[in-house]
Amino acid sequence: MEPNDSRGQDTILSRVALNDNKAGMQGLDKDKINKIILETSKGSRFYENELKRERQVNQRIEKMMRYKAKVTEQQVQKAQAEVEKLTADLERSRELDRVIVHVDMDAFYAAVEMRDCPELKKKPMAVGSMSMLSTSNYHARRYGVRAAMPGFIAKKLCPDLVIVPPNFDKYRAVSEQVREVFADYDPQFLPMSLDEAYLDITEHLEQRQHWPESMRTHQICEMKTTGVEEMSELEISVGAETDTLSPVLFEDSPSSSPVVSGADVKVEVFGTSPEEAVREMRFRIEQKTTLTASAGIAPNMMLAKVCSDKNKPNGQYRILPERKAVMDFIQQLPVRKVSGVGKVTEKMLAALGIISCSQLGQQMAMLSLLFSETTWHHFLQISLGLGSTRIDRDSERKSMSTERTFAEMSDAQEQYSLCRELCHDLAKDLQREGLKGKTVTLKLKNVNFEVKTKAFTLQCAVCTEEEIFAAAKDLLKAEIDYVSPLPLRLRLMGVRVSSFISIDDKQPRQKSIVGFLKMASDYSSSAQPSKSEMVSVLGSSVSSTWEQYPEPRSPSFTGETSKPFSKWRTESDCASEPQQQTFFQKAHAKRLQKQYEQEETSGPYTDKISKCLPTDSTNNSAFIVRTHKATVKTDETQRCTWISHPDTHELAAKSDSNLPTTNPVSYAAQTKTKSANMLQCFTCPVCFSQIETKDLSSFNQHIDKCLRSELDNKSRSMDGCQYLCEDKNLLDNQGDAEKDHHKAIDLSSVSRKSVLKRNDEGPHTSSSTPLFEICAHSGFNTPFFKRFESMREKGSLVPHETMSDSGCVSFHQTASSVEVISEPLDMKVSTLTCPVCNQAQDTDDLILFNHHVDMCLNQEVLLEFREAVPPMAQSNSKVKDHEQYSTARGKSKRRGLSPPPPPKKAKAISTRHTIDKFFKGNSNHKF
DNA sequence: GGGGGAAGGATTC
DNA sequence: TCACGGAATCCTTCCCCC
Repeated sequence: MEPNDSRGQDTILSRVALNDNKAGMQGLDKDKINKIILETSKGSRFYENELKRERQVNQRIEKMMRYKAKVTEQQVQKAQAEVEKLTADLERSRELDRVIVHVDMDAFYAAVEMRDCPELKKKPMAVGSMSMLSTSNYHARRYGVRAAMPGFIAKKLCPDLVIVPPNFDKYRAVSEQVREVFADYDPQFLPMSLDEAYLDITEHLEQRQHWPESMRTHQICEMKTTGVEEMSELEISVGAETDTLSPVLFEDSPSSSPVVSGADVKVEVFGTSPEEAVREMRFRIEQKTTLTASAGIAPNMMLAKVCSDKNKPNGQYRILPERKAVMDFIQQLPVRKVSGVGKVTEKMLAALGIISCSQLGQQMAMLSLLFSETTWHHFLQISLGLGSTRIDRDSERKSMSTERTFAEMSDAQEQYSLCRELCHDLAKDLQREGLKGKTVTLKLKNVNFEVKTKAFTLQCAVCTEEEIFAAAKDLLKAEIDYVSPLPLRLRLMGVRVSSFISIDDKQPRQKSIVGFLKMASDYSSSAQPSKSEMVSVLGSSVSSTWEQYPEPRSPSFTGETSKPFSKWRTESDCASEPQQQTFFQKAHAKRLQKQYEQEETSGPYTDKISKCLPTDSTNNSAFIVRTHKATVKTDETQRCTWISHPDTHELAAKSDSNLPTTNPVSYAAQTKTKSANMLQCFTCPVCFSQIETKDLSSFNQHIDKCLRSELDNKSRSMDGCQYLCEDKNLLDNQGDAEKDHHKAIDLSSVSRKSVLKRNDEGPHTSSSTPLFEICAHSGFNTPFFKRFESMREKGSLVPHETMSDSGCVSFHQTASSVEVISEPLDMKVSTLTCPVCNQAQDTDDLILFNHHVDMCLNQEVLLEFREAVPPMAQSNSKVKDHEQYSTARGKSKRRGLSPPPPPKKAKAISTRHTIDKFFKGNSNHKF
């Protein structure tokens, strides 16, 4: 259907044309208004998108009509029987004894603004912006200006329109006043927004019957008496009322309270009926705020809501609690008036000849064949005038989100920046409400107004900026990659967190590392803990200094290699197959849990993620050094991690130029403090000799030297850089209780300086401060690690009692209390030997070298994989498990509407080399 | 086949 | 001149997994 033909225009009218389903908008010249709206909108991207959506609705209708044409009489009869049965059931359960009230403030935001700025009262005005109006006063409505209309179109309709920017603080304050009144009638009232609420006044009315008149008498604040004005039918039925104080918000509105004049004071006495109670409530609201409210009184929420609109503004309407009264009211009610029936549903029903609720009831059998069960059940309830008679006050929030609309944004870096900002804002909101959710959803709207949402469910609930951003940025990256090389042209971005965990899940039971390993053992031997158990187990108390974190990668790296331990895949594997969690997934879960615990005891995370430190170009993991601002109570547990090298930011910036990085909070100050010019004793983390110096650079030179030597050794001996390897011999030589500390070491661990600073201040305990934490996914047959082992066995190092929450093992020096000061190594290696192919690489460029290593490993793994898996099985679920990233991005359920997923990346990981395998493989070991 | 995740859409204020 | 929001919920459909 072409947009320019007359039919197309009629069609689009249902979407962009004036919706006069609002108080104060009857009797307008709709044709004229619609002509202006169409002329203003036509040709815009918004309009084009609306056309597209309209076509989709038309297709739905056509499909529905085709189906309807095929429905047989027999089907209808059968459906009719079902409808009648359900109708009888519903009738039996009909409740009429509750008195439900829906109160809605009249043009709330506009009314507040007019109250505070009386000159606006005589002008057409609206609250909002040129982009969007929140509401309008009744003058403006006469021009067709209404809520949810863009300001620029409103200006076309009414050039004199005054647009006032919203002031939500003010509205909240007024709303609070109104709610104080509500509470007197129903302490458990249900606010729906700042300006409306549901109340169940049944109990209030019972009590009210026994109230003396004095309790129902209210003094009238002298404000303005305008005399008797027009009255609605309702008010005539209620009794003569005099507008005594309406701030002339609605000059043609019905009047309100009757006045009983005393000698000096005017008072008003209200009766005991529901109408009187509600009138009193509205009276008190008006007295308190000088704003008017409208109300509906009915036996259920659905009807009360419709009723509150019946005599708007400044009026009320009651449906008596009798079946006949309800059915009489419903019969002529247009379906569109019912909350929940929007323009699409209205149009679909209209196509079936259904405009009123009585028609809805007449065609229920057919509707039951054309719509889903949920939908037609809802229709049936509407047609019977049924609704909820109990106000659900206990419903919990299910999601929290933040989104922003902006001028076109095509630059990826800007988009990542914005994404982080949104995550920051959302994290603050979540933490304010103490919420943590497992599903992160990214919402994008492109410049053509097409909306796309991408969601990912993590195994653990998250609430910090970093955690949310970690997921959101990957979702964003997937979209950017998908449209690449074209830019992703956005006009809106939003981030949502949902699937909140329950209170129970937030309170994990503590378990020791023994428990953890026992569980890992049990786990692998089929006894699966529940999710909450899993979270609990992973919540052991540890000190965290280093954390594995996915490095935001620059585009130049994206296609290089698959990244074996990206958080993305880690989490998705967790989510989909908890029983196959890798060690790192568990460790990550534990980290998140630990974070939460710290927040619980010490307030929110101070968000001091000092830096993502890319260690080298092949390593997909960056290290985040967290500093906790007084998050732990005792000295024993108070630990800080410092970055000792001032160049780390530059390094990070170079490696991570495409993405916004975390603000290096107070980094410089910390560095300076730690670099105080005093003689200190350092332990070389590589050769473990004691170096006494006050010059860190000389110490660093020493470490560099050691590391070069170490790396050279390692490159010859290790069987895979950051890829896992197992050393059964080593394991066999260890005591059972210590085996849990045998983690591998990775290239990144080696390629960093670790400065051990003696802490001579005050007493120390060996268990208080970690000397070293070796990141979990590393090889442990390296000389480097073995030296650790040796030191540990000698008693110089005491393994921390638990596995670190970052998936690291902490070591503590017994001789003195130390702090770990770590940084990535700015290594200068002249010649590097590939640990995979054992070929010397003619380069000292780590990026090139690491790229080569990745390529070698990919080839090896692919080779192994091909050998291990028959060709036909290579596309099975085992493969899919590693493709969560692609899955999340391309797993559109609406294949016809969504683009196909991007090509899947080659993997460079073999499940052979996982710690998880290690645990499983050693499940017979007695830990 | 049911449960649940993902994605899109409808609806409300 | 250009220019159509933000937050939340519920529903439907598709699809995967058990």
